[in-house]
Amino acid sequence: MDTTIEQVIEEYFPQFEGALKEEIIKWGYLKKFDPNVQIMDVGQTISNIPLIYEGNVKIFREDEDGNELFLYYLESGESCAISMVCSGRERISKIKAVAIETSYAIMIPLEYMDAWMQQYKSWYYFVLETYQHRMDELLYSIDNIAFKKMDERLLAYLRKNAEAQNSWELNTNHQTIATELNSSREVISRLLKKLEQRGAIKVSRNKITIIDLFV
Amino acid sequence: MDTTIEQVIEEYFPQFEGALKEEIIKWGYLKKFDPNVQIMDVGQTISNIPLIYEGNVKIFREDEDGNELFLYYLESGESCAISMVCSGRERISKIKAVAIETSYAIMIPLEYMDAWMQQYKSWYYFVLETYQHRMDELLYSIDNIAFKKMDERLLAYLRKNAEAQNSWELNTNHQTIATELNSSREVISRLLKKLEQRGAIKVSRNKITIIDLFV
DNA sequence: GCGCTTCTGTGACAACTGTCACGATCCAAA
DNA sequence: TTTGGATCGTGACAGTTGTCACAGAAGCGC
Repeated sequence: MDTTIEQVIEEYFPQFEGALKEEIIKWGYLKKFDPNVQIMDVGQTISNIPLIYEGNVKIFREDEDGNELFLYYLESGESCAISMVCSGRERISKIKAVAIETSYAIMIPLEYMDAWMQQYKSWYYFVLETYQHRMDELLYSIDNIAFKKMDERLLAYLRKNAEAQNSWELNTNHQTIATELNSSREVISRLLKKLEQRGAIKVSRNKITIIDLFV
Repeated sequence: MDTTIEQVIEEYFPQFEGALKEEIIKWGYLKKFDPNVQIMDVGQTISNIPLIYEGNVKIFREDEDGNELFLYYLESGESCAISMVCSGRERISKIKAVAIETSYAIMIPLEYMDAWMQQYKSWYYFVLETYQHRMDELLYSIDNIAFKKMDERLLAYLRKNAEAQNSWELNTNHQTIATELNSSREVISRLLKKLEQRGAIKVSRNKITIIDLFV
């Protein structure tokens, strides 16, 4: 990684006003996350907010028993409102974040978040938009788990992942999908088989190829 | 309702700074909601943000097919972050809000929200705290519907409602609970019966009396 | 190729939930 | 008191999902 923080801000966050850019350059730093590295864990104390500028990060909710639920992707130019919210009083993360490909972020120390909100309109807008976007995603997740059956949830999952990875080939296995949907491998295998019979996807070992999800 | 908006702000929002109070007095107005009145509906355009200062308001998520899901209560001194978030771009509500008892709110025209955020620190803190609180509630809801079975969800529901109404007697019927948990009356009836046999509650017509939810 | 691990397929079964049908009970209005 | 609507109880059944057991298939290192 030989890019500088200045370049990154210029390229990925051009909307930030000049003085804010300087502050970020002053206090922030770049960080690289290798694939499958856990960026943040439930219960972990947060001291830096990551602004993802390259790569792909998956956000999960997890309960005490280790059950897991995929919530949404963070993509380039996004940040995680939940981690910001967590920041408020107790700086405890309520979510788990995992890089699914090599990802890069600007790390911003928590203590500046607050002051910048008041000082820089562009930061204020960025944070509020992030909140809005994330709240929407949460509501969408709630719709899925509350109102949909597993087959529809699986479809939505495949769609989301294909979009985020920008590819019709998903390199994953049934167990992973099952975990992320808080289901079981056998159920997912059965449903995938049904989808294949309908001609929506093609299932191979460690790979699912999407043909047409609207069949 | 013979209280003035000045009195309401003084009593329920004392944390607001003087200039902000004056702005609210200038642009806001008081509104009364009778029990069971729908304050806000999915898809409805929002032009005012309600700050509830008395009463009790239930927030629901609803899908296209009319399926419903209870999310959380808004209580005195609270506002609804989701409606604020909705306000952002498209001013379309993504939730349904219903007064379950006579409730009173200060209505704030949307157009001032933004400016006040920058101008008044106390408003900024209020809004951010609201966001945080709501995000937490959403995550809690997700935990319940994703990881818990109906019996545990029912318990959580009873607990939440007892707390919000500050009473061990819930005046409701099985159908209502079923709808709000997106289940069916028969299922709820069966589970309530089980809880009664365990000695956790007492079930009567249109009334559930909580004895000990931790039995 | 051989052996090992990982991944997938499948049948049997149980638990939970949703649906239908019907009857019983309660309450209020006529 | 009678009637009708709302509420609740319950048994039967089906669909979905979760669990267990085990077999087969694919990939990988030796």
